[in-house]
Amino acid sequence: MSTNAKPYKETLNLPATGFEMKANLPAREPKMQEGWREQDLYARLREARRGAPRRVLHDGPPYANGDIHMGTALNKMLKDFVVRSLSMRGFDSPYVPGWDTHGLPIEHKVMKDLGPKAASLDRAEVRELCRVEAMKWVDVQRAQFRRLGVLGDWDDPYLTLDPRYEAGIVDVLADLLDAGYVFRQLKPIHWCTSDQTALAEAELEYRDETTPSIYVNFPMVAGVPDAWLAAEGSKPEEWSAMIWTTTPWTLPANVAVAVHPDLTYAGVRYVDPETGQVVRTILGADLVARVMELRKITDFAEVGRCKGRELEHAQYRHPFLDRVSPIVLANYVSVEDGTGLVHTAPGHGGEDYQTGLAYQLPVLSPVGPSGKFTDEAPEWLVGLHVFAGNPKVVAHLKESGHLYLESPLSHSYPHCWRCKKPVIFRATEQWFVGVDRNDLRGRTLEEIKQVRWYPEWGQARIEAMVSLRPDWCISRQRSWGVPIPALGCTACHAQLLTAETARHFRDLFRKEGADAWFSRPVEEILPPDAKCPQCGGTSFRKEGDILDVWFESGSSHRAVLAKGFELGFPAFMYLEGSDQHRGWFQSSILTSVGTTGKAPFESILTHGFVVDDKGRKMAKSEGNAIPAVKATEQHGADVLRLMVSSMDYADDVRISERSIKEASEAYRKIRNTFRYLLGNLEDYAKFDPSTVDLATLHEIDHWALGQLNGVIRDALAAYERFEFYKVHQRIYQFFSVELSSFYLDVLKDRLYAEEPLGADRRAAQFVLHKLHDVLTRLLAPILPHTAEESWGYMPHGQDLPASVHLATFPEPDPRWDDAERDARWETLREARDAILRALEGLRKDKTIGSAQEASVVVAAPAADLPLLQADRDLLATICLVSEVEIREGSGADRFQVSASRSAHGKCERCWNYRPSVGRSPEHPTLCERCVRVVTAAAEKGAAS
RNA sequence: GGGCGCAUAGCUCAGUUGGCUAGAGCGUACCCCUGAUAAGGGUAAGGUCCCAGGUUCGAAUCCUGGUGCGCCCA
Repeated sequence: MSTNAKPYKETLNLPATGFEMKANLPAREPKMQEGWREQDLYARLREARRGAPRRVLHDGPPYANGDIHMGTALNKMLKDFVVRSLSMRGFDSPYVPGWDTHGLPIEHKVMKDLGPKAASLDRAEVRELCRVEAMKWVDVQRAQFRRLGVLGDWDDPYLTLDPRYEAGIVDVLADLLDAGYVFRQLKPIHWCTSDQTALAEAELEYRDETTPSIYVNFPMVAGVPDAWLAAEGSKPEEWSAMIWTTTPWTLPANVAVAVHPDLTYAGVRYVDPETGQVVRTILGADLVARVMELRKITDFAEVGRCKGRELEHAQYRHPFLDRVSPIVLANYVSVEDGTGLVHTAPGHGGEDYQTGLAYQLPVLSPVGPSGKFTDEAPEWLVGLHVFAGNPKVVAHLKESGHLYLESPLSHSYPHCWRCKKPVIFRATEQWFVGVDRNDLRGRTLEEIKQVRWYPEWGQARIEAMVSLRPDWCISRQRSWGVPIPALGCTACHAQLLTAETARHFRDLFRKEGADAWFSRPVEEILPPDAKCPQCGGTSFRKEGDILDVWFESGSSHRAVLAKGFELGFPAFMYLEGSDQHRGWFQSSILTSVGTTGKAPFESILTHGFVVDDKGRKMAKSEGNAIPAVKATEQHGADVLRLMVSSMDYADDVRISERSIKEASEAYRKIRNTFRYLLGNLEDYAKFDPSTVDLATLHEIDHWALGQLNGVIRDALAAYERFEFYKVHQRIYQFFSVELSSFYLDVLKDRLYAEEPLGADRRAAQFVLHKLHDVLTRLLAPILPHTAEESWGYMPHGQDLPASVHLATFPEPDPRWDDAERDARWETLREARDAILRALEGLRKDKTIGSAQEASVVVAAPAADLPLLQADRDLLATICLVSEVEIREGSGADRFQVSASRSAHGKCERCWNYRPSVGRSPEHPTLCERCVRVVTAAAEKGAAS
């Protein structure tokens, strides 16, 4: 060890920066976010982009209940990537976040918390509690979204409970009424006859219940296959169709029997063991034996078979009503149990209702709110509760000879979550938007084609859904929402709901909120000159239905885009999970086409779902969910954002502790590279980059800037296509491969050992500065906190915005493009790879440690010799070896490398092995270059 | 059960109109450096391209049928 080792080290320009290696994001990010709020970054960005072409990403409102989860976080991060990258591309891209604040889950939560007290509150009081509950979660989620670094107008978001928004919803409804889309029709819903209230699926509890299970022969009228008739010499009237049901009370509402088109059915003749009569009936072929066995009938025979579709439109007579009904086809029919023929009552079942729509069957529901048969039912049932009606119906069928068998059956049956009693399906009048009125469906499909879909298959998906969707039921029998402002005539029970009356209430809601509907007496809020369209009466009551929440959020193009927030209609983009093809995308485009004729969005971007590392869905109940809030607090938003940016969101996104850990490692690499850049730029700030003479740049500097051009081009192209994972991949690999392991490594000698103000070092710094500037900008949408931090250290002085988020993306500088140079560097790097491989051999046998200790001889084919010989010293530089010798030679590989320990001495200052070491009497342990640098520094020191 | 997707190294992704021993980065193992240091560098090992048929001189790529997973319906 030389005694003056220390002094020489002090003559080096080692990196120094306040940009810490340890990110400590959990502490640093909130502080930075506070700073952005203080300086109102969002407003300043709006100001900076004023007048620029506008591109609005319209936020789909998340539901305001509970903490955000990884899926919502993913969605918001992607939105933020889009909005920020649009801004940096120079667009004016405001982002107004919103919340979906009405709806069942909130109401359900409130009712549950209330418990028995719920019954004593009126709807206005319940609504107030719901409002408090919703706003609580709006505040919670707002803080959580902000914590993720999402930039937007968080102080003035849109809320579906806002009177302005509520007015927008009713405005849309009014326009749809105007155009004749809205009508009223019966539809079955879950109904609790004890609480006399409608129930949603979420309010049902399934438990076993024992009900009568009955097999009934419905007498045929027509449509029995001819072959069967011929074989038996029988008439259609001598045949039956056997159905099976566990709800005998619904038989009065029977209007069809459903069979599966592809199942095989059999015509069966058997002798009834009790009556001795011959019976001919239709059964699912696979079920014949099982059904006969139920009554131990052995005397039966198959007459013939047919497919279910051959029975379509056959006719039967109702077993106790004077009614002839058809056999219809339905795909849900199975041979799991029963007879393969399904009793169909559209007024009492969901599937039945769908089938009813397809065949235009009447919806019968002769049951009142208390569960008692109305006078539309047969007189022997009128006034009875439906469950009491069960045995009556069974007895009646038995008497009339239609009953094949009755036996009790225990099966899963829905019960009311509140009173725990079994519920029924009961049809009530509901409001609908007719999808085929005025060809809304066809026009929507046309508009879908005008939209740009990312990924493209989104179009096919929504087209399939829109093509097949039924009319839209917009009624909900709840309290927490925007009322359908329909008035019921107290004289004749007709409904008054027109575009004019709706607009009256729109204006009322805008002033007082939808609460007015619930809290004010009907006389006070009646439209002027309200008159019953049917009887001319002027006495009304407020009807109770509220609008489907999908109608609410689907009206945001009116409440937020067109009015209220003046973002502009249509929006540039909607961005949501792929489930929204059925949800928000569809409710939005339907209401928009219905009211304006146009889609509310120019493009749709969908992302997949968050799944675990095995590709399984994330669910709290599965125990594989990564809590988004906790993960952010633990690892930092930028790490999560980096993780999200690395994956192709078009498919499902796999998130696990491991993927977060991998993102953390990638983050460290990026951060440390920035730290290196900044560490070597510390003294650069004092100089104006424009004073650097570009002629002083080394060839490798040209090469690096050329590579950077490639990164800029690729990253910008990927941003334009919203392919953030390509941005990530490209930039990250550049950091890792071109910079960290090559260019920055090679640059160390120049940066550390050359004269601090000399042209060589300045040239290197010029490039570092450029790299830093470009990469900070390119990463800003993905890593807003880290980019901002890095930006703050940027050596600059002139006309750069204080925040990177006000800046725009860099552009490639064609001065550094040179394909011929790049080709030459391909060769040099290939030679370098060969050399590095050879050095590994020397390390194995401990001949050398660092590359600097080695000398290499490269044998190359004649064609490569001119290049290699000309760049011999450059090759040594980029391999960090003592020296390189070039020879002609050939072998299996392009370059044959032999390496040995350098014969030269080690420079104590720069640690290179150089022939010049020892030549200077003043500095016998230094190489020529270091002698020059040290001497110059000493002279400068003496002079100053 | 139906509609729409996805499936290439442990992970994240490339693989252009079918044509090289299927690539990259990360991670891993081993090694080096100790002047980016709770950093940095190097080398290497990793793949029945989900499976099975088919078309073709030739298939990760095209066709058919499966399997698994996701979303939406039923």
